[in-house]
Amino acid sequence: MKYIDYSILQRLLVHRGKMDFPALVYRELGLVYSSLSSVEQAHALEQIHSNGSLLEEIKEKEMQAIFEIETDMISILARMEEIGVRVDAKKLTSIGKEIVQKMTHIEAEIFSNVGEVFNLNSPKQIQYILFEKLGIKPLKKNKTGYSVDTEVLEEIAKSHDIARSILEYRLLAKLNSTYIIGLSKAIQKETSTIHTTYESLGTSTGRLSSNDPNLQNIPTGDGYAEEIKSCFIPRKGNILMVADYSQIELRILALLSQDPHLLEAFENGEDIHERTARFLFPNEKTISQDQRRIAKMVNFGVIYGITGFGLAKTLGCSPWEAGRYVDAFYEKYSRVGEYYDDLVKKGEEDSYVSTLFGRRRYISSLTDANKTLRAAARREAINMPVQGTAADILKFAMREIAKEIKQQNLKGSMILQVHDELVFDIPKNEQETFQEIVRDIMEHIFDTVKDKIQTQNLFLKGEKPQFPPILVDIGVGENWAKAK
DNA sequence: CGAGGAGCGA
DNA sequence: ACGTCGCTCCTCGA
Repeated sequence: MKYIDYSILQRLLVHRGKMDFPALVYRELGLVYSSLSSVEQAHALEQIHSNGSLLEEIKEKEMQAIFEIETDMISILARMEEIGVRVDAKKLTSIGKEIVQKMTHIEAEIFSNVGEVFNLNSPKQIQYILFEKLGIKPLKKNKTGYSVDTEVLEEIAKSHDIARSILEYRLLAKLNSTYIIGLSKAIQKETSTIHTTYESLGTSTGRLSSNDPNLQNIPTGDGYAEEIKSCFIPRKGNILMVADYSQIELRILALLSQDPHLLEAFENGEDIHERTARFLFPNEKTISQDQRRIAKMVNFGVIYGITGFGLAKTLGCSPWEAGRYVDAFYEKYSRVGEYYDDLVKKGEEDSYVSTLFGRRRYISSLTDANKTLRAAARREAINMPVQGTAADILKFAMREIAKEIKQQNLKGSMILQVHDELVFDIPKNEQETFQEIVRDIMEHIFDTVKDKIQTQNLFLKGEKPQFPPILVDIGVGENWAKAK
């Protein structure tokens, strides 16, 4: 079993990004953290916890709720890591064999067409083949030369079959190296389980991260991706249950901005992308699939502080057209734009932005003289409260769920977290119980943590905040693919 | 061993 | 200049 090092307060929230836990130990206790034994490290941790000036600082910054949830996450995540997830190693291997076979085939085909053997994993060699040997026109540059990324190859594929073949090879190579080989190496032989490591304070927004191996980027979708996901299985006699928040970030944007149209759409249980599509295409009687697709991209893009240019790239339309969509969005959901302006203005004054529960991200470049840096800082500022509040509530929900599992002495376990999704490995006879508990806690989490909400981060203009309904989709199955 | 390119997820 | 947050794989050159 892997050692679980939650030297937790590894990075104390108060200074995250600027000071890590070892540095904090040094500052507060004058000790070099890494030179301490694990017992001594734990002791140092206790001292930090009982350190008056630190607690004072947390209180002054109104970060008690964040401090408490982060403290509670330590044991919750440690438990999830320790339990791990069961994986069908044989199936993974057999999928791998299929993939390798296909790769070999594509590889041979490419080499024979080009009349040369080269390394398909080397962007530099692909550059040579495409742009020098075959004389294809390069489309995009990067630091070291001409780009051969997916976007470029997709364009070239319209006229040259080799680009399509390279894309196919790349896809398979990624799946094989990262997921077949990578995950196989991580399987504990005795138990057929994989034990990731979570970092609770490893991101600038408050999200978790997962590493060694990363179980937060397992492929989704059809084909081999689905095959790979189906290798994640429950323990004997159990089933997997997946609970994921539906459009959580857009709902949080509705809450933070208090935009009446967003709130109303969610309140009425409308299809939010369709609603946006009606705003973007006011003259259309009915909304086509493509129009809905565009609206969906716009909705997500707004959360990231998108520009017309950026949207044009992902949409594959002209910047002018994309700009019109962005403008139309802010025209209709006008409180979103006002909220962003309020947020950034306060961010400029404070040099940080906050989630609804007081988690902070320090951003200094909001007032930088460099326009590009300033724009980047603005996007970070805009995204953080949305992404961070979503992270906060899932952490709160995890705490409530862990508490309930313990109280009811349930045999099932929470085993994975993927930003808006929780995965459980549970006995079949606990299925109903888990479904009820998890849905109830996740959907009503704002009620549960009401007293921790900092309404000043809503920039309310007099009125009381309206909370959008929060919905959770729950699925159950004999593997991760089927439970989704 | 680290930088750069590329690609997987929310 | 060009949409946020992550992690891992590979190549290539120090």
